[in-house]
Amino acid sequence: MKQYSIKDIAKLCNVSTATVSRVINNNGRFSEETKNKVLEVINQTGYMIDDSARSLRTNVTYTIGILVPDIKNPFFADLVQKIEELLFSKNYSTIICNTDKNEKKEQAYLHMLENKKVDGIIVISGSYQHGFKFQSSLKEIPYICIDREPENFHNTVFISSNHYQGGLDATNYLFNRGSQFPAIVVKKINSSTKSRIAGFKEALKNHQVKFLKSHQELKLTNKNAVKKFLAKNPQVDGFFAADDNIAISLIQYLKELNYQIPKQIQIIGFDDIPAANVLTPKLTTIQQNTKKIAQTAVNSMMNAINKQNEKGSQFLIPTKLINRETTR
Amino acid sequence: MKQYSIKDIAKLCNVSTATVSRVINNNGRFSEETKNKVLEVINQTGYMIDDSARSLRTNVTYTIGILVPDIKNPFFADLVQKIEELLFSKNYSTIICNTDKNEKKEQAYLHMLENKKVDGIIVISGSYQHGFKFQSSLKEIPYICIDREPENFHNTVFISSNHYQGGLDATNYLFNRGSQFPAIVVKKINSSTKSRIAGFKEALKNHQVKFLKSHQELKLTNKNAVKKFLAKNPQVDGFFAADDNIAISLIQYLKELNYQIPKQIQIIGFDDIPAANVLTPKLTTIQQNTKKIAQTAVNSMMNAINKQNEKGSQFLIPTKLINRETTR
DNA sequence: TATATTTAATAAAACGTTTACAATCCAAAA
DNA sequence: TTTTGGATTGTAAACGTTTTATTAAATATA
Repeated sequence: MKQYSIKDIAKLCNVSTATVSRVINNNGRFSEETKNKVLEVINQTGYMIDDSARSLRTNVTYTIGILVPDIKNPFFADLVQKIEELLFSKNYSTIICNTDKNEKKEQAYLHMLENKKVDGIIVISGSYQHGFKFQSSLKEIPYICIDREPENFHNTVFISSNHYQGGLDATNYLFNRGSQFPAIVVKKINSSTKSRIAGFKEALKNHQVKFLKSHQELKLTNKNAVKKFLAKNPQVDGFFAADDNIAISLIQYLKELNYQIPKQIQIIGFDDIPAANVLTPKLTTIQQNTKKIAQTAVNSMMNAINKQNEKGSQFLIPTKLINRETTR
Repeated sequence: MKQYSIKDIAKLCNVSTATVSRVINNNGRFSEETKNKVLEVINQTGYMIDDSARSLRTNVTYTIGILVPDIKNPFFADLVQKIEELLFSKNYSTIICNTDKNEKKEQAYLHMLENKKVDGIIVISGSYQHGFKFQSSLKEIPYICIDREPENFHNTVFISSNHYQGGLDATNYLFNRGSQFPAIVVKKINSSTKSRIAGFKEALKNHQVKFLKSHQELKLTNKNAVKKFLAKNPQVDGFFAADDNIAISLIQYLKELNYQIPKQIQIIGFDDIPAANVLTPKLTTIQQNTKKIAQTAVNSMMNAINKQNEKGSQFLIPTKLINRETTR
C-alpha cells in the first residue's frame, strides 16, 4: 500500500535517484537503455510523482488561481470554463476561487493562493476597493485582470470586451431599426457599464440627438417604475439594457403593461446569457467573445510567468450583435 | 524580496525552528512570551508558510478535487459553488476539474489530482464507464459520488436527490391538476432519469392507469416529432419533462403548434434552472436541494478523510415542487 | 534539601524531489 | 599505447517544513 518514491524506483533499477529524475523530466542525458528500464519499472510499480516535493525544490507549482465574483453567473462560468480548458492543455491546474464579492473571502483566498505558491493569479471582475493588502501581497506573484480593472490595481495587464464598441453597436442598431428615442437602462456603474454608456452616448451623437437625462435610467426595478417612466417619457421607443438580466425583467414588465415588443418598443441586451434565447420574444443582444478573452488571458498569464512583462497593456476584444426578436 | 522561511523567523526570535512551527500550528507547548515574540516577528516580516514543504512533511494538502462534467450547466455550477463554499469554510482549497465528459480529460485530471496528493475527490455525475484505471488509482485517495453513481465505482458513498420521489410528485401533480394521460419525455437514460421514470410509473399505478408505450417518449427533438406524437396520441394532455431543458424546447414546439399551456397541455420540468422562471409561460418544475446535497457531500468527504468509513451509504435528498404557470 | 514532576525548548532527522558537481566509461584520436 | 573528450551516471546538498527524542529549566512534593 505504501507509495513508491523515486528512491524505490532507483533501487529497483540499480541506478541513482538523479538518473530516475532525469528520465522523468526528460532532462539531461541518459542512454536509451536506462530510459527504458526506468520507464518500465515506473509503469509496473504505478509510481506517481509527488508534486509537493517537486514544488518545494523547484519553486514551481503549475497551478493558477482564478478569482471570480460569482461562478453561477453564466458569463463568468463560461469564461472560467474556457480559461480552465486552455490552462489544462498547458498542464496547469486551476484553483477557482468564488469570492462572492466578499472582502473577507478575497483576502482569505489570496492568502491561500500565496501559501500554495501558485504560479499566477487571474482576477476576474474584481471590485477590490480595499486593495491595499491585496496589492502588496501580490508583489511576488504575477497576476492579470479580466473584464474589470480592480480599482487599486495599477499598471497591470487588463483584458476585456470592447464595451464601448458594443454599446455603440447596440444603440446604432436600435436607430437603424427605426427607434427615434432609445434609452439606456443601467443598474450598477462600473468600468464595463461606463464604457457601454459612453458607446450609447456616442451613438446618440452620431444620430444628432442630444443626450438628455431621460435617456438614461437606473431605477426601472419594478413594473410601476417602468410605467411611470414611460408615462413621463412617451417618446422612448427603445431600450438598451446594460445587461441581459436587466433586459429580461424589462421585457417582463413591458409585457405586463401590454406594450408590444418590438413593434412599439425595441430592446437590446448585453452578454447573451442562455436565458436570452429562451425568452418570448427572444432577446437581441450583444455577445461577448469569451473564447477570445480566455485565450488572450491565458496567453498573457504565460507571458507574465515567463517574465515577459506586458504590464500596462490593455486588450479589448470585439463583441458581436446577435439579432433575435426584440428588435425589428 | 526573498521570501522568509521558518529559519529566518527562528533566528530573528532567538529560538529554534521547532518552536516557531509549534507556535504557527498552535501545537505542543510554549510560553505566552515566546508565542507573542514569534507572532510579532511573523507579522512584521510578512512571513508566509510554504504549503509545499508542509505537505511534503505531513502528507496533507488541505485540497479537494471536484470532477464535474460541465461547469456551465447551472445545476452543476450551483452545486459546485455551494460545495466550494463549505470546503472553504473548513480551510480547504478546491480544484475544480471540468471533464467535458471526455475520457482523456478525466484520466488526466485524476492523474493531476493524485500527483497533487489531494486529500479527497468529489465526483459529480461521472459517466466513467472506462473506470478501471480510475478505480485502481483511487485506491489511496478517498472519494465520494454525487448525483450519479459512476458505473464502475462500487461500494462508495453516494449522494443525490431523491429522483424517484421527485418523479412521483411531478406526475401526481399533473394528475391532481386534471391531466388524465400524462406522458414522460426523456432524452438520456441514466441513474437519475431511471429513478424519475420509476416515480412516473408509480404515479400511474397510483391512479390506476396502465403504463403504455405511448406514455414515454424519447425523441421529441423537433417540432415535427411533437406534432406527429400528438396526432398519434391525442389523449396526451400533460408532459413530465425529465429535465428543464427538455421542457423548454417542448414548450417552444407546443407554442408553435398553437397548443395552449397549461389549458390543453400541462408541463412540468425537473431541476429549476434559472431560465425556467423566465419563460413564457413560467415553468412548473421540481427543484433540487443543492444546498443540502452540498452539505451532505462535504460532510461525507470529511468523514472519509477522517477514516470514518461510510462506504455503501446512500443519501437521498428530498426535492421540492415549484408551482408556476405551466400547470393549472 | 533532595527528588519527582511538569513545562519549555532544542537538535536533528525526515518527507521526495532536483541539480551542481564529480566521477566513470568508452570510443576515437594521437 | 596513451590521451582526450563526450556521454552517461552518481553523490550529496538543498528546498521549508514537522516531529521525535532529548535536554534543560522551573516547579511541586516529600
